[in-house]
Amino acid sequence: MKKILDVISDEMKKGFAAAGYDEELGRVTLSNRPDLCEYQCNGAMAGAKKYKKAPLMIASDVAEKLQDRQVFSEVNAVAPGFLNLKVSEEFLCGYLKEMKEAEKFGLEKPEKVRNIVIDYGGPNVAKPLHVGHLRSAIIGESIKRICRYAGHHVTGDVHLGDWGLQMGLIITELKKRQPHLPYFDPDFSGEYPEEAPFTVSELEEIYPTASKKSKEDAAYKEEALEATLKLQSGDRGYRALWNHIIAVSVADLKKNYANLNVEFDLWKGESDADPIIPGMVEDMKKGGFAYESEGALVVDVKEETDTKEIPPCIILKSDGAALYATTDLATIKDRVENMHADDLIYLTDKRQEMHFLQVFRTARKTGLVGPEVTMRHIGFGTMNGKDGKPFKTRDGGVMRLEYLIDEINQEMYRKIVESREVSEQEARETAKVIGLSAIKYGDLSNQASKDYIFDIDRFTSFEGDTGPYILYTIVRIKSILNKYKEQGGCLENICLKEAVNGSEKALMQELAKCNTVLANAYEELAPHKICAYIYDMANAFNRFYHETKILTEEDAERKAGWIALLVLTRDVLETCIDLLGFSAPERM
RNA sequence: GUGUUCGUAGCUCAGCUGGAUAGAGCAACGGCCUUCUAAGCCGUGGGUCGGGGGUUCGAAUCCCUUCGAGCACACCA
Repeated sequence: MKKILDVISDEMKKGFAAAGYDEELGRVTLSNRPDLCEYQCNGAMAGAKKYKKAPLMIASDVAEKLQDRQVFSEVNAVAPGFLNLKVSEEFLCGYLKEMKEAEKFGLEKPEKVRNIVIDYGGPNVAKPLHVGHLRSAIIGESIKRICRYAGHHVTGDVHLGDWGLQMGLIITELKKRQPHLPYFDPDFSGEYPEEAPFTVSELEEIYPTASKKSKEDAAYKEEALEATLKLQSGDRGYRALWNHIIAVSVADLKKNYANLNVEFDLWKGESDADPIIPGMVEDMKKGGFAYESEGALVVDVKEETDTKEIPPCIILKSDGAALYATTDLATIKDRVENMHADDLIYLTDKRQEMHFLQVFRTARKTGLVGPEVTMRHIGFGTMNGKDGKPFKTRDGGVMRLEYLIDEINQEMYRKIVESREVSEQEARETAKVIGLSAIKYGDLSNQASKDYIFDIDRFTSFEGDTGPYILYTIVRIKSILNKYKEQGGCLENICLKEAVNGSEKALMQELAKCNTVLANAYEELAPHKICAYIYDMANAFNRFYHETKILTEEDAERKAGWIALLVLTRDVLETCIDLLGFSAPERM
């Protein structure tokens, strides 16, 4: 289904053509002066030079040709040459009816379905999630949903950090603590126990301890490096132990991500790329791309047009070990060859921009990916505290995600019981739902690439441009619809009617933007555009709500028309928040 | 040093493929609940869009320059 601006532009173009001007001048945009008109066209001013004619005269010519068009209720040519437009209620209502019937509110299917792999989350095994993991999860999840809604085939991969020195450290520390375990007995040939010899909480304590020791004690570090090597070269006992670490950790991670309503399709990790590395490196050497420089194996990635020095991409360290870029490249190879991905999207902190620039260029240069494959890195900004510095706990430590969520939920709970009479259980559940909207909307409503200030007080506020405000609006609508049903009304087979007042028309115009906004959010991978849209929509609805008494309306058809409008508003809002990764309660 | 991102109301942010009087929210002040959830709605005040130059009929938006801040710059991830 065409976007409403395109439909209107087409009419305008006909006007330009009929008046003898280039129809390309007829592009219509939303008005930036809502007090004067709903839409505007600035083409007359752009065409003034070409036709050597005063813009106002061109605009007048066009306006004259458009007087009897059914789409417009008003076409005015005003100085210095704007064409001010209002659409007819009939046209708007017709457009919405079509949208209501259409799939996905008229969002067009893609010409070609892309196979998209989104790499987000990126937690490390055996380390608890902290606030630094929040943005990747929230933004990645939303982008995944937006791409999927746009009609593409999308796979979300958590891409665990499960392979480096950290694993060696944990194993070393475990060996110190429980040397008798069969995993450390080279002569052991039986079945290893099914139960892991540690719990998540122990695991979470072991890593920082080991990390600290390795920094202070060179021998300890040496041991950890050896353990890493032993693990990576496939030692049976170490592998078995490593599997326990992964299993225990992943179970915990899944629980935590589930609390955030974040769901991954794949739980692959850096270790999965490991077997691919030797062959890939060999190919790069054979292809003449990789060469030795200062002891390391590198691939040059600088290009003529670079405005700065781009260092070569290091494939193997001088000691022969693989590193971050190597793993990522091998993963790309896997995704392209085995998953047939044609669009790779990465969500990490924007400080990794250089890394991805190098990796992407290397992947292209070495032929790992063909020209038809796109690779995008979405680098997001830092989540800062109120002081503008990276978010920390009160005592300066890293805030665990669980604690942050708890804090928000408690604050929400407090506010709910303060202003509403609800059962303890309902309050707790509602607090979780609203709390999640507060965190996610607070994050997503900012442009991803910018740093933002995480202000608990502001995000949990129920006022203004917040998640809770959006939810409140949806709940209001649901409440009216429920009452309508209690009165014996039916939500099916009711027909939208032409707007009878300004706030109703304004709401309809917001709704009509839906497919435009969703298409745009996909093209730009920009969840914040959806946030801005639903905020406008919520405002438009609340204005309409205050002006219109729906349930007491005597004209049954009129009333049904409004109910149909509410159903559509609710559906659009709920679809949008689902794309952002949260949901609305029934009551709040 | 080089590159890069950013600088918009007291605070937090939109707007940036050039268009009319630069928008929201918070905070401040003033109205609106016997009526569908007042977690709402309506209104008032608040700005040299960091500074300077340029392109243009027209600049927060494009170009140059300058000041200020963040970030990145080969064997960490």
